[in-house]
Amino acid sequence: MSPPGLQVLAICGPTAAGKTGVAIAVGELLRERGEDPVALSCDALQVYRGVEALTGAPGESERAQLEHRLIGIADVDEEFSAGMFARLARDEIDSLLAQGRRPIVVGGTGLYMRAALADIELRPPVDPGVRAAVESEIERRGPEALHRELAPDVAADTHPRDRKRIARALELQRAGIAPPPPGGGELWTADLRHPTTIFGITVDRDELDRRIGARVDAMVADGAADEAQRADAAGATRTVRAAIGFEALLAGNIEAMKREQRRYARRQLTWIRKTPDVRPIDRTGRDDLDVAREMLSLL
RNA sequence: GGCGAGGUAGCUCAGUUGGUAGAGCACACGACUGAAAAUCGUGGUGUCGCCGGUUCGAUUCCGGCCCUCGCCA
Repeated sequence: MSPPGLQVLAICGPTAAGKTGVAIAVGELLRERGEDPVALSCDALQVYRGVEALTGAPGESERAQLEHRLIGIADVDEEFSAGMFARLARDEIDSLLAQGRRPIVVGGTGLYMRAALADIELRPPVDPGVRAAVESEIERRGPEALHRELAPDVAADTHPRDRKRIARALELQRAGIAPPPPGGGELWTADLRHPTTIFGITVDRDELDRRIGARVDAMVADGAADEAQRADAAGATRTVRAAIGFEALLAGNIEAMKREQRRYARRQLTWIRKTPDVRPIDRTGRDDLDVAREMLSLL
């Protein structure tokens, strides 16, 4: 049976904050209420099969406690993107709600979560040949030179040394596709596709850093380095190679991986602070169930 | 113990012909529209080893001391 006004529940937070554990506990409590929740992961790297340890994806026992979707849906030799994710995630959310099932949207990739929750209209991909040409030109002539070829209003919104954004803006321009709206307004809209409560898990800085260290050690113990080597041999795309720890583990540098995870967590926190209508939950020194209870009391 | 080199930011170092100092990394903060665990921006956080001397002024020159490294004993 479908409770009237069933809302989307979203859980964001920096890496190693324990999002998966909290989501499982929330799922447990919701089932006690007679609901039928499903977790939808918003994670740009956990979408890949074969790098579960490296990306800290929920394992078998965790997925047995709460159904997780949008994990392990691409091979490492494929490119994946926010646009592809947006379509899949929105379809999942819509169909779950239609079935009266509660979507628990949980993950650390800010853009992916926004794309799942809000109607940001991401521009379409362009012909791979156009992209390749733009990239090789940037490589050859430097980003500033290509930045000068952008339309003035687009150039004003793009930093002259931001290779990725210059490449994207220029390929859209050459493909005759209108640029995204200026100012990034839609990205931060409070007007979501469905009524949604967004929780942002925070942890005291020192505890977070300890959690990150322990989590990386666990990843390594679970065979993250072997996964990186196998993915490397299997022709991992640059999307996969960008996974924190991919290159570091190929080089055997676990400390570098920890440091990068810490920096990533800081960037995630910046994103979460800016997200409208986030309800912060400090989980310092608290277990998953305790945090889950607080979340449900706030729904 | 003798000789040599060196003590400057959290780390590795540059520099100041005397006017209290700056790079990379780390760190902090921010941006973010089909690569986002990506990419990019802003910020120097400091008893210039310690104590004296010379000087208007010393991190810089002089003396002493402490510490580190190397070579010789």
